[in-house]
Amino acid sequence: MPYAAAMARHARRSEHLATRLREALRVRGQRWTEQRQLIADVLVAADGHAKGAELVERVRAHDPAATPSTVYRTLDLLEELGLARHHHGVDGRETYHLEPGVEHGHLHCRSCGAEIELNATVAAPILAAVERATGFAAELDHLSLQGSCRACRLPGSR
Amino acid sequence: MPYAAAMARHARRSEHLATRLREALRVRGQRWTEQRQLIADVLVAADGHAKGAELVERVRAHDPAATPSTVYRTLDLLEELGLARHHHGVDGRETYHLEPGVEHGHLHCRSCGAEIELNATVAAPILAAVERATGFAAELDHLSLQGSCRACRLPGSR
DNA sequence: CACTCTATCGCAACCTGTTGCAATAAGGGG
DNA sequence: CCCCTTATTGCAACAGGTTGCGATAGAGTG
Repeated sequence: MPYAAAMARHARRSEHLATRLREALRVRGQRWTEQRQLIADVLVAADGHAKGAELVERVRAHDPAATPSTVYRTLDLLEELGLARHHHGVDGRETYHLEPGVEHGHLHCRSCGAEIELNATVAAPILAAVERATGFAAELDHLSLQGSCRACRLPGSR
Repeated sequence: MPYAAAMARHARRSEHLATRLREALRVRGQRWTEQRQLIADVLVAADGHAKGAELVERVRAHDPAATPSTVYRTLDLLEELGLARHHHGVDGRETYHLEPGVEHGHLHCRSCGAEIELNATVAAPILAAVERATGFAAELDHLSLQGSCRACRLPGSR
């Protein structure tokens, strides 16, 4: 029963994040609020990626009083606390994801528009090449490339 | 006299671009207008990079009648014609540069904020690693990384 | 529980870009 | 040189985010 399992894991993640969040806030003398919890939960529920605007919309679905400024400020906060990350998509818009998730890069194909995720194993030789070539220790999460994917360059296509 | 030399090269580039622009537009049945020329010239004058908003401002300094929509539409057009390119900076805002310039990637250091350019030679092994790892033919112009530069990771710092 | 300090919230205005639409004007044809 | 087609422009409204500010409300203290 993969669904029930997924639900259970989801509940655990949410609980875990709630604890982490309260703790991190208390340590920094910042305040725990229902809204912050809600926003964090929405991010958990998004499980993976979500555009900034989508998160705003979903948060407002649960709490219509929430404003975009609050949502974005909270997302920034979650990022400062190391619980979330964001990067900019090809169109320059923000995409957020939970930090404890698997770090990954993105490849965007200009011909077919596909977004391909790049996990740490696959990316390792790339980051190593960056280091060798430049001395720069790059972060996988911010590795974002455009080009043509293998499928679009194969003779068989078209 | 490096200054005079630079001016001369600049004038040549501008002239060259004017010709290319008129020609490309005519071929596609599109129209040459003073505004388009002005916008292209401003981009030449920016020589290298310029944020979208900066370009709008500079264009309006020469022609107050120009509106942001026209400027951005023209920049898109220049890009379609292969005369310019844009990518999104760390903050998600647009940066444009002339296409005939040297293709290059960007490295952004999170600690010192430095923007480092990456030329084709240095980047070659990186792109090769991407290809080997993923089969993806990446474009150097869209290679944009964040991380820590060598200086920020050296023991001697601080 | 009441009080205080100040972090957080909602609001309104602003910034960077984008889009639909009606008015304008480029530029090829007669 | 004038006409006609339609590409281009300006305008106004919108979308995604950000920011300053006064009002609200956590949460530690007495």
